[in-house]
Amino acid sequence: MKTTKFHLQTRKETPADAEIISHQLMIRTGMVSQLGSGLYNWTPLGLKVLRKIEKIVREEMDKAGCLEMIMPTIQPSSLWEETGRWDKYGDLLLKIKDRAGRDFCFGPTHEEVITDFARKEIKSYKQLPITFYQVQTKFRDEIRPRFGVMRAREFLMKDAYSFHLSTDCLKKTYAKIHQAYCNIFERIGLTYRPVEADSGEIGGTGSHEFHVLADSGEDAIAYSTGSDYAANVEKCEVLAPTKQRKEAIAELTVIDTPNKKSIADVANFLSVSPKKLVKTLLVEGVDFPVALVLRGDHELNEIKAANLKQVASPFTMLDDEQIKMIAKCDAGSIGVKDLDCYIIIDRAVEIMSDFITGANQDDKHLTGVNWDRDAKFNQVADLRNAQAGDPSPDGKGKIKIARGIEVGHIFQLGDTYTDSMNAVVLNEQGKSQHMTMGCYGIGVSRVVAAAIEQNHDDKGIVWPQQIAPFTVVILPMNMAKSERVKQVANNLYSDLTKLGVEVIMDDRKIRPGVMFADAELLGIPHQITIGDRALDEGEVEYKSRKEMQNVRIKLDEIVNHITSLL
RNA sequence: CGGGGUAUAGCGCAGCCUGGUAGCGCAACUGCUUUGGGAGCAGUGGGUCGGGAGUUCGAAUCUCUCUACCCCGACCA
Repeated sequence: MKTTKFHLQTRKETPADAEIISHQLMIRTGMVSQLGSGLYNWTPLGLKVLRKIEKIVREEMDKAGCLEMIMPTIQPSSLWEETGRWDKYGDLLLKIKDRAGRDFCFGPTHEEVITDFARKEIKSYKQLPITFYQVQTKFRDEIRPRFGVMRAREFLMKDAYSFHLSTDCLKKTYAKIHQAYCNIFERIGLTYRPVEADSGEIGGTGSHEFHVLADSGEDAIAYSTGSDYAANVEKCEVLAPTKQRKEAIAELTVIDTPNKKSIADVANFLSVSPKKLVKTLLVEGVDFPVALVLRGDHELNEIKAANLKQVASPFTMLDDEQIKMIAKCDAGSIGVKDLDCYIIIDRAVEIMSDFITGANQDDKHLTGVNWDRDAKFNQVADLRNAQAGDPSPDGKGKIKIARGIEVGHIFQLGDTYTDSMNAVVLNEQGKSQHMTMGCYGIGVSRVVAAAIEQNHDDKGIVWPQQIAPFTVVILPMNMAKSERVKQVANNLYSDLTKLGVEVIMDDRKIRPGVMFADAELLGIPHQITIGDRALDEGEVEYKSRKEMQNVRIKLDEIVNHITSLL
């Protein structure tokens, strides 16, 4: 491709409403342009990247034995009424009517459609297991679309649905697709983690999210340095400390802490580490308020707390008035001594001794507090978020925390849909049996943004080679004046093109600075500069986008040099 | 949906308070010069100032209203 024949519209300035780097760079390179809230055009440049990801996804899905099909984007309401999701899916569903006034929605996902297809097509256990997939545009009327294509309303998704007779069989396919997903992100060239996820409302036994690691990620991921273990921080169990509680030495003492309410305030005031402090949080319980007790430097995990049977769901903190009734003081001075409610302490708190806590009296704290001697608790539980340095729950290595962007999610659905839609097959005994299902999604358009979040520098995008819009960029210096440069550039262009290398040559009549800037903004992995200066010595210049180091290469070796890098 | 903001040329913005029917930078186009890191000079094109209504002799500017977009929260590939 030559730039003059391509639609290349880069811009120097970043649009004001592009928040995150991937959105900014996608707009500046001209990969996408916005049509409306959460609606984007994919330009020829952007589409090249999207297609490359799709191709890898298709190849790996096919390899895993999945079968591609296309389903309508517009779906009749009747299917959604069968599963109850016409109402339950809520405002995310874009509902529309046809000319006859019949209700439809623009598909946000295709469980209903595929289950309907399966119940009509699959009649015998002999046809199972089977997995269908689609790579299609979906529409979710998100409450707040943002970050460009990262959370768009209309987006490209690969969705796969598997059907089985047994849970064992489902688990096998699930594992196979788990592997396929690893292959996909591996091939795309991203640093990623499969992460244990909450299967939540959809139910079923197993669920993994696939996260691309990037500082701007919206989710915190806890992963082990010593094994493959990874989980959403919210889900990551924190093991009980192996240390024993030390003997109580200090005397219980009441101290004045005027206006010191937060852990940080009190720790500073007393010149001690927050680790010596204990914080007490009062929350609504099922029938009586519950106190949750954590070490000063730890963070409450609301999901873990809400899962405890004494704690009310949804998780709710008591308000100031309620706190006053129970603790007889403001939130800043609650303590465990003589606190009249059910007390659940974190595993880390159990082994603390001589600690500091609120005195249940405004502007006062207690030091030298010890369990049994000074205060009692009812229960020990895992209450806090995992932190870097915690031991991994599987006993191997330590936890590190990274931020991730969720680009894939796989579920063992079970029979939720086949049940409500009555999708049955005859089993080996000739009896009707509901099929069991799995579903497996990848946000293809989101992967593009995630790849940029993970691979950029101050000059622009640094594409992983497998998904770069072009593999090589040729930059002829002053081609309009130098016939020699022009000829060498054109020859190199056609040599590489013949070898199947995707080349873009900047044949615009522009100054070199603009060329370099654009090539770097676009993030083409391999850059070849052709100028009279090097040609005088029979050479051209090569620069890798990642390394940004210029290397002189003999003209007759450049093609081999490039192909050796691919 | 709740809270906050913005809307003026393709992009980024000024003008609005204190009405007199638009301007800057970048981009685009033409010419000359320049030519290894986002060039210089000269010139050109492009806006019913988000829509509608009102006040006024006169509205980008004041008032009302609608719409769109963005940010913060819950949700998700």
